[in-house]
Amino acid sequence: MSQVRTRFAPSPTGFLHIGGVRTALFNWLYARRHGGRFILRIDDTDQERNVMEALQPILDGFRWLGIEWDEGPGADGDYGPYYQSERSGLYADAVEKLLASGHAYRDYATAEELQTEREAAQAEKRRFIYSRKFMADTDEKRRAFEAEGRPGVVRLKMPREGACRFTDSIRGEMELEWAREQDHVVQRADGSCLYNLATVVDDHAMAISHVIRAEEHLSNTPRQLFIYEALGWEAPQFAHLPFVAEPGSKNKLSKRKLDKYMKQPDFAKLNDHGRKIAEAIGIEIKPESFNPVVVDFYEQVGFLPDAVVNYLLLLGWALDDKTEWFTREAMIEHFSLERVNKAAASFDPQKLMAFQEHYMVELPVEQRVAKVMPFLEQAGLADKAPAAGVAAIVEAAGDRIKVGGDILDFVDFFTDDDALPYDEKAFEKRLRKPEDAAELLKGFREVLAGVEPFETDAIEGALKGFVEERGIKIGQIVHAVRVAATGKAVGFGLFEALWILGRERCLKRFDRALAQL
RNA sequence: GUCCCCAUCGUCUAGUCGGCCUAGGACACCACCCUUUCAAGGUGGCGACACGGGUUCGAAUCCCGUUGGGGACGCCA
Repeated sequence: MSQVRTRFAPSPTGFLHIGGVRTALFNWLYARRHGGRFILRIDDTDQERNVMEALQPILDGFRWLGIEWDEGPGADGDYGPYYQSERSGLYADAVEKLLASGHAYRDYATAEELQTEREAAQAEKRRFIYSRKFMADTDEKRRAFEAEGRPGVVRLKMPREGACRFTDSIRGEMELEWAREQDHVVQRADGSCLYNLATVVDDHAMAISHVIRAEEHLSNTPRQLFIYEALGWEAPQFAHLPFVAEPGSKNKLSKRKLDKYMKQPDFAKLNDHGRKIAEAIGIEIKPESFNPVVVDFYEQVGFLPDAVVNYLLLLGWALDDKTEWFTREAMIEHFSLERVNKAAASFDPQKLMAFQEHYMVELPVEQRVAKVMPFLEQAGLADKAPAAGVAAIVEAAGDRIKVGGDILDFVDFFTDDDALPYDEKAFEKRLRKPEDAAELLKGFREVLAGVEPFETDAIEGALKGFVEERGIKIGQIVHAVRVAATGKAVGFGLFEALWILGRERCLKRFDRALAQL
């Protein structure tokens, strides 16, 4: 077989859907696996206004994920242009050929007439197949219809008996009856062409060898195969991927059903996690473009592309019974269409987060710091890091920082000592309520003032000594100290926290808390 | 409604031509341990072959049916 060429053909809608990414990923992987090329073609036949504006987020999404295209926008190849809006001449030529060979005909039925037929079919409970009543198969008829001022479209003259057979790489042998096929319109009265014609023309012209696409296109295949044959072209190998389903259900995942997903606990949790981060750094939150169905969401809150891609790879595909961590190289080496599952797989936000956590924890500190810095910058805190540095915080926080934006859970280390906000409940419970809290905190303040060196171990030793000397339990002081130092009831290791803040700032914060008791 | 597709734990899946499956792994969940909080970690646990018929010495695996779920039925892509 000649070179493998796969493609993904998004229409410029303004955002990249998580299910679309998976389809693109599988196409990309298949091309890479077989030393072929991956093409990005823009399906903008539907006269859009701001194509570039609506396309940018999609291109950015792919770039972020590292799914690079060999030909397409910004990557010229021998098969351009890669925008369908610039290829209309090709479609018109194909229509002429179809007409000339009798595989298509001009039709002059109006929308109302079609509707009447459709309703009649429905009333008789039979499948609606156009009667070809306004088919102009001779020049006379054509002139007559046009004299009436009817608009003319071009329809495919589909076979009405027999079956269309083809082999699907995922589903095996397929056999669909021609009789259920409509005489699909391929060209509108204004000369513009429709999807089914355009894809076939482009896939052929771009020498696409494997069409790997979502299951919803399965029913488009016969009509496309008809066009290939009519034009005397060799058809590509087809592979229909099951779609990605909603969390906890088998319905197709759709960006239009966000309201419903928000009621799904796992989805809502991920969404809230992202929203919290977005609010903290002032990203504009538009639910339709900032939510877990849209890839941009993951980039915005600081996910790792490798984690997202690895998760998506396993959504409908598996190598064996245990391998789950794949480097790009490993996925390219092992990917195969044969191992794609036939049933729809539902999107699981919790598992995606588990993958993210794994990848994040594996990263060396410097890289985690790099991942976190943009968020500190956007929050205006980058230059307010304590002396110990951001790396110390990142290290101490460990797996509490799951996505880049989680650094914002630790802003207390960046805020001015006299502006530290207190968690009211914690302040009440740990400092105001216990009778001895103030006295103990005062006592420990003095101990802390003299700790040498001011490091984690020494601080721990000092506190343990203090506890022993006073004959109290460690729990009686630790919480008060934490709230006084960080304003919060929870956080990472207390001794690390004190060390990171440094002696001066700890004392200042203690004094401020004491003053408010 | 018509046509098509699909069917293993809550979820993602392994189960390649039927025996090694009293069905394996991961996520989630539960319990205990660890522990200055929250996480993490450790140990253990819960948990599935949709159902009914065949075929066979033997079926999660093959065949038929039922049920359930989903998709497509556009002058959208």
